[in-house]
Amino acid sequence: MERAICITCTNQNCIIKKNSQDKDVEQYLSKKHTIQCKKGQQFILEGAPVHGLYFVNKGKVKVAKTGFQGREQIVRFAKDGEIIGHRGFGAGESYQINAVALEDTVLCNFPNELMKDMLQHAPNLTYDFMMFYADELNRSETKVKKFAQMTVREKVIDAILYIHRKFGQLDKYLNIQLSRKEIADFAGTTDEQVIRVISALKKENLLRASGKKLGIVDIELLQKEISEHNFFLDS
Amino acid sequence: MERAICITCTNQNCIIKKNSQDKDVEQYLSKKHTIQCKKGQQFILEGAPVHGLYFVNKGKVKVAKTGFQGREQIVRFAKDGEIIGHRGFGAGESYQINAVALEDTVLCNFPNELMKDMLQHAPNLTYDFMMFYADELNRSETKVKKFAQMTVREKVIDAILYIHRKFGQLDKYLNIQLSRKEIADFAGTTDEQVIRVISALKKENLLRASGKKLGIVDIELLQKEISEHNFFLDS
DNA sequence: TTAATAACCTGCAATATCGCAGAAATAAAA
DNA sequence: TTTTATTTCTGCGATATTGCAGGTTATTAA
Repeated sequence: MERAICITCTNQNCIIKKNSQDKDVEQYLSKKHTIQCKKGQQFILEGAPVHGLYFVNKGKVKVAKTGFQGREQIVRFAKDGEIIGHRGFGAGESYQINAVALEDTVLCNFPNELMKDMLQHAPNLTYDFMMFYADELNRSETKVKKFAQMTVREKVIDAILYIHRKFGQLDKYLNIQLSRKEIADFAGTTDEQVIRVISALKKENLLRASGKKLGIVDIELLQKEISEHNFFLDS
Repeated sequence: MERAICITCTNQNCIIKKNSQDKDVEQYLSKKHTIQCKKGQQFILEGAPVHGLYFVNKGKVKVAKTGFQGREQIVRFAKDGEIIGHRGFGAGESYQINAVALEDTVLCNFPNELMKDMLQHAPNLTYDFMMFYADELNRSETKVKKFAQMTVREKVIDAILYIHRKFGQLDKYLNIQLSRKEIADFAGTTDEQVIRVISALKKENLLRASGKKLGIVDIELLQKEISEHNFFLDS
């Protein structure tokens, strides 16, 4: 089992990596844990006591909240360099989210106490975290607005565009395989509705689909359709 | 026009007040501005360049995002001691929210540069801000889930319970006057729907209403009705 | 390759939500 | 107090969304 090392890591968007030259941060980096995660494995349980913050070293993850009657709301997806586990520090709290690997994934885990020590001694790191949370808050509040005001079709288009921005396209198809159910859990509707919208978009030549694979054909037209909801920010 | 002074301020929940003994913070406090705001006045314009962070010294405020066809999504309400203006620092950004005083309100404004200076020199303050944003993010993500999964009736009840938690009740009525439209803009539905739900709740003896005034009669029953959606956190 | 499983698709009926329009009640202004 | 304006309320039809059920296709395991 290989260890992920921050100094040689290539995730330039990672907050830890960005601060890894900082002497106040450097000394702690050897104390983090590396975790290998198989596809489908849940590594954060909702309601369990926090055991720190996770970073995706390599892989893809969905972060969700479980609602009424087991219904899932996917809150975000995460890829290389991104943070998972809001409030994964501080004292005596429990996770408000669950997290599942969407493919074989390598995680960096910074336990509670380690996070606390780092944040106390590295103000620049704390500042970066603060900015990260402020940004995410902005996105989340925009998403609240979208959920209140968008139609199902618009929400599905918005979700697909988000997935495209996050994971990109490889060989004409989105660089991640999600079920219609997962898209529905992210878009805030049902799998049947997602299926209907995707079918329609295929007929309109805006999407292509072959089995589970999904690709965007005409991104401008898709963007245009939801542009009224999207003045400044994506979520 | 009176100036609000942090040292003598009684808002114990205010992040600035909490850190006002800190020598790294103290020196900056005299540089903040005090702003008087009439009821109904909009003091943050969506899309305008940021001119810092606001704190409610005394009063009540609604924070919203404007969506498609001018439809409003109220994101939060704020009272004495609370922060308004996410990302009201950093460089070259614009506000993603608008803010309106719900009654005559006194605001403390910490301009951009002042915020930047304070945060750079007071790590404890930055830490408190980080925690605030992390908490708010949690709340906002819970709200996304609720919007995706709750019925209109549940969303209205949830909104009224939030308003009750935030502003309390005075003499059997909520200590704030909101129109049905404003409740709708917060709950994520229309004013007609809010009116219908409130009418029903009156008949069921869960609420009382006299004109615009609204009061909770049976909080336990209301809480029970949405309890499945509310495992750990309010939003 | 074949069998078994899971995911996807579609029609349809039930339900929920919305928005108009007009009446009633309340609040604000003269 | 009277008038005016705003807000609240209600019925109703239009529309959007949902969830079931049954069939099809694709993926996975044997």
